[in-house]
Amino acid sequence: MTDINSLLDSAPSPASAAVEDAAAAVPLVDFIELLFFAYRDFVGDPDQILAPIGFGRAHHRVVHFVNRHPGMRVTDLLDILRITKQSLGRVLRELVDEGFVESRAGSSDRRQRLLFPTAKGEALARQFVGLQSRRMATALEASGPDGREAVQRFLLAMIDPEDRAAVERLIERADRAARARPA
Amino acid sequence: MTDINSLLDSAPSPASAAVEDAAAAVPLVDFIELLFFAYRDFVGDPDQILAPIGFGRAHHRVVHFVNRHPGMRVTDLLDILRITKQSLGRVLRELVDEGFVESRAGSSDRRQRLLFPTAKGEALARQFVGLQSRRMATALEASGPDGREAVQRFLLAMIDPEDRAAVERLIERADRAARARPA
DNA sequence: ACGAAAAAGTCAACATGACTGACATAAATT
DNA sequence: AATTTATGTCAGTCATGTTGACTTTTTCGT
Repeated sequence: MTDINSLLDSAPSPASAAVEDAAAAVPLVDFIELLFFAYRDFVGDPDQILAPIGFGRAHHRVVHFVNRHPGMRVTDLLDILRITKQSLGRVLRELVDEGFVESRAGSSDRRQRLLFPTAKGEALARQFVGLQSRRMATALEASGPDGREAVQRFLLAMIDPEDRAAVERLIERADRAARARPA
Repeated sequence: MTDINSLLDSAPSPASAAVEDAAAAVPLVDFIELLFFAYRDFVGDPDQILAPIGFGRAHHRVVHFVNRHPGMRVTDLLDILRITKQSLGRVLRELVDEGFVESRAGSSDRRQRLLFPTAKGEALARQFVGLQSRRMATALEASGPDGREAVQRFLLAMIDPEDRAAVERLIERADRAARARPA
């Protein structure tokens, strides 16, 4: 699978003070680059699905979060995606026009437009999650026995401290709602 | 109001979502979203540095990889970034014009333009790596005792299998060259 | 009841970073 | 000598983001 070994074949031993620890820790910059490449392939998954239907990654994000939080407000979506409403507006209009997302006025507050996935939207979201889950499941297995927990702590700690709690709440709420909603 | 009873039975959905592990405490979709939020903040770091000097994220990527692989060819950079030469061309020209990157003709093959960071470019790259390393170091600590190894295996396994070896080679080569090149 | 504020939508202009296609030049390879 | 490779460039387009200004509808506070 990996072939660091073949690299060492042609590797002249680091000459001078190739210094201190030959069993050196993996430099942080390696992790930076691994994350770069990992994320590139991770977000590349949905492209295969998106291209044929003329959508882009912005559509993916919207469909995903609307599906995860049925009935969410436009403002909530803006907070999650951190884009302007003008940017969101375009993408959302296309998704509504093509029948992937539905927007209904809120019952308690009628200024609100609550966003719901249609059956078509749900199916699309399932495709996205299916693809990315496959990759994620494989990678978590590869991470080792306690890898799941370690990776979870890692990812959470990569998030800005001031946003961490909000993200945890968001995810927890979506999971709880999904469990309460029979498939 | 919440239905506590349904909390434990995570009903395995129909055959399509077979990827999900019903016994897992944390659904895979949670990891998908954690990675989304983690990466968003991770790439947000360089923005603070980039905005004042009128550069974007494309400049960040180019400066980073040219700094990591001094003397790399334009083609190598295109392979890493997976963009077209027209896209790269604009960004590279700006970086050369403003003195962050230097391009010299190859000595053995004079068609090649080998890319080197200038002192200015090195300094900028160090800023990027510094910021992102800080976040990464904190997150790796938070991942636990054996977290580093687990995260490394995880990130590598997230990369498309057919690219994994190439990425490992790339990173290993950069590290080796850096060790042989004392600051 | 009235005015401020909030939620959403829209128009217009613009920036960034990607893309395709066509073409040019120099140098290496066959 | 012909072809291929490495690079660069012109021209046009697309996707996705941005600011700023303004409107409509509805709720909320005084």
